[in-house]
Amino acid sequence: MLSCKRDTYCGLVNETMAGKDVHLSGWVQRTRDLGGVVFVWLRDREGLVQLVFDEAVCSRETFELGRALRGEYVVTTVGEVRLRAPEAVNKELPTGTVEVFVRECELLNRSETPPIYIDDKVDENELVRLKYRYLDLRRPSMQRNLRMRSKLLNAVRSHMGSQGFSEIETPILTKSTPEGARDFLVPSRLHPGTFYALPQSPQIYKQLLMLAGFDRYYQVARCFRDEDSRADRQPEFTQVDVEMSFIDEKDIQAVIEGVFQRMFRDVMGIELSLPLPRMTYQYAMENYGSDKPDTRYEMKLVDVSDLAKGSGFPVFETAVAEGGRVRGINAKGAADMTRKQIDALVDYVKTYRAKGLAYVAFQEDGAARSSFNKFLTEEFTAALRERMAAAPGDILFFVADRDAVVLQSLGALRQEIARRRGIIPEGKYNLFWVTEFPLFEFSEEDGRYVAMHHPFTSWMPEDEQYLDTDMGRVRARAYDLVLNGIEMGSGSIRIHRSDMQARMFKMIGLSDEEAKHRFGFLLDAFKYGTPPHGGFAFGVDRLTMILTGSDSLRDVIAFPKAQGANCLMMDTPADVKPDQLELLKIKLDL
RNA sequence: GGUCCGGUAGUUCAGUUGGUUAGAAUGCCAGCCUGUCACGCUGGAGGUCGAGGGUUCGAGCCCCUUCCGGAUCGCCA
Repeated sequence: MLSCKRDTYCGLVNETMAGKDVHLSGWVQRTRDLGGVVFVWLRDREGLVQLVFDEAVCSRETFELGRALRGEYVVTTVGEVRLRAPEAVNKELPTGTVEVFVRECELLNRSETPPIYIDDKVDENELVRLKYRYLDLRRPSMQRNLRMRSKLLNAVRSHMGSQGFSEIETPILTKSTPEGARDFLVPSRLHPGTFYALPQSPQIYKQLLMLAGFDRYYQVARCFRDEDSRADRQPEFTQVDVEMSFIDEKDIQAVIEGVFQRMFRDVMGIELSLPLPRMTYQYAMENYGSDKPDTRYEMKLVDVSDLAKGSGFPVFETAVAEGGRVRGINAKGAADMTRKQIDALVDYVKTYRAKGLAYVAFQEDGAARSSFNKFLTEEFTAALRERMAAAPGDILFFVADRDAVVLQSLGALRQEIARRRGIIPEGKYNLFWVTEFPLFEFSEEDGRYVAMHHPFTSWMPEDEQYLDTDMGRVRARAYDLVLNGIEMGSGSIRIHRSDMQARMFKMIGLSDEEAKHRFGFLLDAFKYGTPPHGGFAFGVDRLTMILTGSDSLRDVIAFPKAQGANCLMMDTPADVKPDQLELLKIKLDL
């Protein structure tokens, strides 16, 4: 009887062990039974190694066991490491220069034929992968992703600790807040009819910790938002949440830059040069049509409203006359697009509420092909060509509309074209700050201004004059960190005076009564000597997603939710027993 | 709430204009094979074509409803 211990991992067996015995334990990946000799790939978290069952080395019983092994059987084995003959080396396998001649082997457990094959090469259906998540997690890429995630968190904790930050946990059972995302609610048994909410972020708690004098706080915090999922949005996610007192933007940004430098160094072996670049929100929007631009390629937006004005092209002229804008992008060398491909892009911008997409393609011979040929005078063509630095072989796309629509649709189109044409460089990490966000944004749905970031964000002192006259013009002391076109996190210098906070609540239409009901404790707290403070939070899942090159958060979260916020493995959410509801005094009305 | 893509063997997929008993690969089972490495060879089993309804002489295919997965717009302070 063998113990099930081991003295090395399968994936770590190497030439230096030749002639020595190793004790391995793991899962059977694949067997090749040649009759007189049986080859078995054994897998553990470090990788694969080839076992050899040969009656010249092991007993008949052990040999027969080798023949009987099947995929995902669990075995422990002792054998001698031998170098392979040069012609027998498997170059595809990291352990391909050696193999283990089994002397003893014990079957620890059988497995039914698994519904998915444990290999990165096969691309199984997401449904099957999520249902059998525990098997999916055995795949090398999932093992690698989750271990990289762990390394990232190690880097965070070690760095933040060295910088004098305390990790402090805050409640998961907390209070529902108006504004922002929908809360997940938890009914109270002891106080029927009332509810806890799961935190969307530890925002208020961390501000109270500043008030309490902790000065430098951080937390690896689980956050919850009851909103629809996306590839980069899960209902439950993890943030590294940071807050500091007696600081300004530069201080908190320096700390965050330090953590990112440390993470990139420890995990990727990449040295970030600091300080990180900065661009204003306005610059990002006007040049990239996004507040989280992907700067790994150019194709910037260009404003041609002034040229459009006297162009004679009614679509352009009307848009400008109605206070809108005409902007364009130059897809370099893409004039070879087919009509069908262009039509697909037209449909694409329409999902962003653009009414249409105009284009001018410059052929190699210099001739222009356009969706508005009729209005394309020589003069207009020349003006566009010059403004947009168009060369033969380029195609220009234009959207004319309300500026918000123009920016959003062209920003999205820019990304889509880059993806389709494959011009986004691999292995490049563009990390930078976007600053000077607006304090408010107009909500069409509510017909009023709402806080763009959150209502605890302070405004830039020089813009205070516009608070009562031009809310849209007020800039916040808020900043986002962007990596390769994805928002990594955001932060701000907070409001720390109760009069300012009360004013803020009023500005976003929160009545005194409501403000008192929801945030009375905060307004009270602010009366007792709150230090100036600010902070930041960044998403661990998204960062891991980018650094592992994954397309979805599901690939970097051990047990993620499906698009419907459900878990296919456990089948959650699920109903509960009637007496549980009774205890909570909850009656269902379905 | 909307739009789009998908659901056929354990798995990944094909399935023509609606026409006989729904195929392939892989996996699985059995046998043979002493250097394979996605081993090979021979044979075999395996299907509620997501579900329900409709049209039709006849539906995997057409229509309606619905469920499930994914992408996305809205939404996401």
